[in-house]
Amino acid sequence: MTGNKHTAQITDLLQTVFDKAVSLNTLMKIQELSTIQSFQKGEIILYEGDRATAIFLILRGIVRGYYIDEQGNDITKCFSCEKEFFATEGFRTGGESTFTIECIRDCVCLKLSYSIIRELIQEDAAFSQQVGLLFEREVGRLEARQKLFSLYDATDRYRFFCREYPALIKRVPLKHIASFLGVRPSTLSRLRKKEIVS
Amino acid sequence: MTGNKHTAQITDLLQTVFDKAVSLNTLMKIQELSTIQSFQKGEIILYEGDRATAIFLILRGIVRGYYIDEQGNDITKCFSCEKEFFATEGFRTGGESTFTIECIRDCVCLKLSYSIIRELIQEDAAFSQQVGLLFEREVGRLEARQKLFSLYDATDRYRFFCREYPALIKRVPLKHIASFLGVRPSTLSRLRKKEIVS
DNA sequence: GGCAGTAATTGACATAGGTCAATTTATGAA
DNA sequence: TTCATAAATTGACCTATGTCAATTACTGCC
Repeated sequence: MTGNKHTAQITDLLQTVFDKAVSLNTLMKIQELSTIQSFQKGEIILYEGDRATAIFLILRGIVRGYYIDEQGNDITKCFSCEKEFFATEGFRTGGESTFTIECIRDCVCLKLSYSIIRELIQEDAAFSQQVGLLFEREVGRLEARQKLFSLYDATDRYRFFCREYPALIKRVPLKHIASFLGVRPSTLSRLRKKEIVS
Repeated sequence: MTGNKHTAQITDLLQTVFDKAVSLNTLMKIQELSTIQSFQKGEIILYEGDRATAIFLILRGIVRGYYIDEQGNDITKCFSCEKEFFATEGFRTGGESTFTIECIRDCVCLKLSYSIIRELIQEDAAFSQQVGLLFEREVGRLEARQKLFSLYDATDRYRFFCREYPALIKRVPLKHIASFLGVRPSTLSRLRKKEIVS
């Protein structure tokens, strides 16, 4: 599945995604050592309980992370789409993933193995800094999400979702958006109707 | 405020708090280079918008992190008590804190400046690993909290709080626990009554 | 193109938790 | 100890969201 015709676009993407401080040499190495992997809609990239060995950069498609709660409900905890990274816990700890990653659309991803990342961290201080920032950003995202749930009702959370993820609204089944927002599908359906009218 | 009589207890505490892989030499350096700082109940350790320069290990007392929402409500976002670290964002980024840290009880803390930590990270790989773990644990805590809000109602969240923070229930004003749990003080008061009866 | 299995919509109803205001209880300074 | 202020409790009422079930609309496969 490793195709060469997209090489130029990938170079562009890497330059967009990483800070300019990261050396061109590092970016080239990433491109050289990473692999392109395609998945079909519905395919599982990583199961809850498995240990991850790589992080992914999405070139095309959408993935979601989800877990099954005590009542057996499927709860979506995150979405990622084009030009975003996705990963699970365990880069440092080596621990098991607490959630499953599934493709909601056909996907093409750049797969960056942990070993390559660890190697590049050693070589390039700016890259190491970037990886640290990815962690800090994750913390920021989680805090923002927490705030959303602490302070706002379902309507506001849905509005936020529409603002934050406009690309997903029409490409993701309603039930996944609902569990992500912490409401029932029926409630989200009603919210949608209200919002469209007003 | 740096007293020597507690030296032995602090050594003990540091050994409890850090993994055994961290060298004794590092622990001694921490003890030597850190300072002990006392705060009175109600004192602010760090204001939202300021840049932190240190992390703290609580020897005695309780602190809370909070921010003011758009409606002017004081929202508690975290508690820390004895033998726990507290810190804000910005160790890597140097960014401003998004919340204020206040003492809810008289506090005695061990203050570890960023510069010392950065130095020790260079010298002791096990210590560096520990700092990475502190970050990962923070992510874990945030995810758990998010789950709590996505899946459980106010009653369950309060039960969880009682299990998770038994030391705080009677030492922290109800209104702070309420905002931490995302409910109104009146609601928490009623929950409490219900729980005591059953 | 029809059929089976999901997903989404909608209605009727129940209820957790919010709002607002009054009252009681704690807390801390003089 | 008293007084002033803030915190907690409680009641009456309201509303957002959940529950459950029926109906309709998609989606993909033969």
